[in-house]
Amino acid sequence: MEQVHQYRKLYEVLRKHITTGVYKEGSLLPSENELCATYSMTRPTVRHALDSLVKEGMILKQQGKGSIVRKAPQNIGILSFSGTASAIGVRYLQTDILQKPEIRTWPEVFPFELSKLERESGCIYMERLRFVDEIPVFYDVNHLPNIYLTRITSRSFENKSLFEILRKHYQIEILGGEQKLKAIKPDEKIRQMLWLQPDLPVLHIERKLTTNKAGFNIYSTIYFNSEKHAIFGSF
Amino acid sequence: MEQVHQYRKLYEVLRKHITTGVYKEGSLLPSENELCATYSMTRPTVRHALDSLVKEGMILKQQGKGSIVRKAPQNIGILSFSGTASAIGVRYLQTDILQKPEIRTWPEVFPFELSKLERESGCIYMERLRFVDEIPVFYDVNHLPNIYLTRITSRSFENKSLFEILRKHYQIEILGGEQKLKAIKPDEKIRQMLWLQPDLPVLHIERKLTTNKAGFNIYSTIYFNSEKHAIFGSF
DNA sequence: TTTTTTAACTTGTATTTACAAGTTGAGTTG
DNA sequence: CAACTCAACTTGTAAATACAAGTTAAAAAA
Repeated sequence: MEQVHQYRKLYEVLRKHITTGVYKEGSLLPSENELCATYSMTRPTVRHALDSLVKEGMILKQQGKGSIVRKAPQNIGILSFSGTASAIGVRYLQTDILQKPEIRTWPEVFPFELSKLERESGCIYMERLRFVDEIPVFYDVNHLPNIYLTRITSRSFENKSLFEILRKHYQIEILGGEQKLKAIKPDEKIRQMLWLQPDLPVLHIERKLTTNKAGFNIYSTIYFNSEKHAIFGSF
Repeated sequence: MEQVHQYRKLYEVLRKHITTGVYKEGSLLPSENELCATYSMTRPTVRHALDSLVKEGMILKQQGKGSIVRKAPQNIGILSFSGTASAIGVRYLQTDILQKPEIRTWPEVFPFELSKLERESGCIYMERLRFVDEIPVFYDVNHLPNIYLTRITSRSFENKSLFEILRKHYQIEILGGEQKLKAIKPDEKIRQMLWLQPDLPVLHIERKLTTNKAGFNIYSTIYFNSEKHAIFGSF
């Protein structure tokens, strides 16, 4: 029995209202007491929900004033895009699936330590190439453990966020994670993939995302062309 | 009057005990109820303190089991505001002050937008070079607004964390921030500074840290030699 | 009119109490 | 002896309440 918690419900509602523009960027959310009254909750519960939004960077809180709606990053609290010239709307972001999700065995050498459950169940592998303004900037290789994800290999991923699909269809939520960043000289394959000039370095990211499903982590290796764009993160 | 909050006190104590090895990595912290009894607090307060430690990645919590002390990340943590020095063993990190704090005017072009107050008060400039295992890894250029910081230009910074000094002497705490990351080819100056082989790229970070003092932000530009180490962040 | 004070908000911290849910190991049962 | 049950832990969620502290704007005073 999956009980839906109250603070979780409020969190979802507010999140949706922020992303759909009911509460506009820069404006104030209803006060905690108002939210209490509206949703019939007590303040600790409301605050718990707001804390989650703060953690994700959806809102900023200021004592004595209120909760300010922030520009919502596409991926919660992780790393989102920002152009050097101007902010990039999600509209200009396009995704190509180079390798549809398929079941494989885990690689021999892997940058993160795997649990027994993960190693035993095998992994789902997929590759994506992402474009900003028709130019490839983002090449990522993803490994997910082959649990919970029934029929994922037959799903269409075109222009859909992986996280969105995991959340909607499998109730998997990203709780947090860790990542290692480096500047490296790309090999020939990466260079061609990202249309890189010779000698241009790339940003290399290895990350592990933990989820609400115990033992289910998402592992990604990312190559990022940082010539015209930068990786942007807020915390 | 600066009141020290209870949850903050417990947080500091536990943090120190973890970093100094009183609680060893992989072991369990005392249970929440034990902490309540030991420090004469109620559970919400204890949980507030533990939440801060979870946020920093110092501990992991598991329902039904307890709070597990996490292994301190091997790599240099910078994405989390817990501090650049705290993540890696402090023993191996050494700091050279290349440019002692001095009062300047703000640069003409600046990667972040400045408030009127910041621009009017001028800035304090300093440069540091940081070593891991006797090898330069980190070159950073810092701009702080010239407010609140009386006599900072005459302070000794050798081997002391900038954040530590700001916290201890000026009651300034880092609340959060944002940063832009790129992989770049270093210029000659940076290359010599970080003992870089020709053609080796560096990680370039521009970041703005916000503090508890309104209108007081810390701006840093960082060049990082990612040949042997990686920037590490957890969230 | 301008300045100051105050009152009415806001979020932040803290206590107390209660029950739900996951984990573990000792004890019971087969 | 092995498998199961259950009690005694643990953390997670939630309520109701109180006061502290920061912000804002209206009211009062100069």
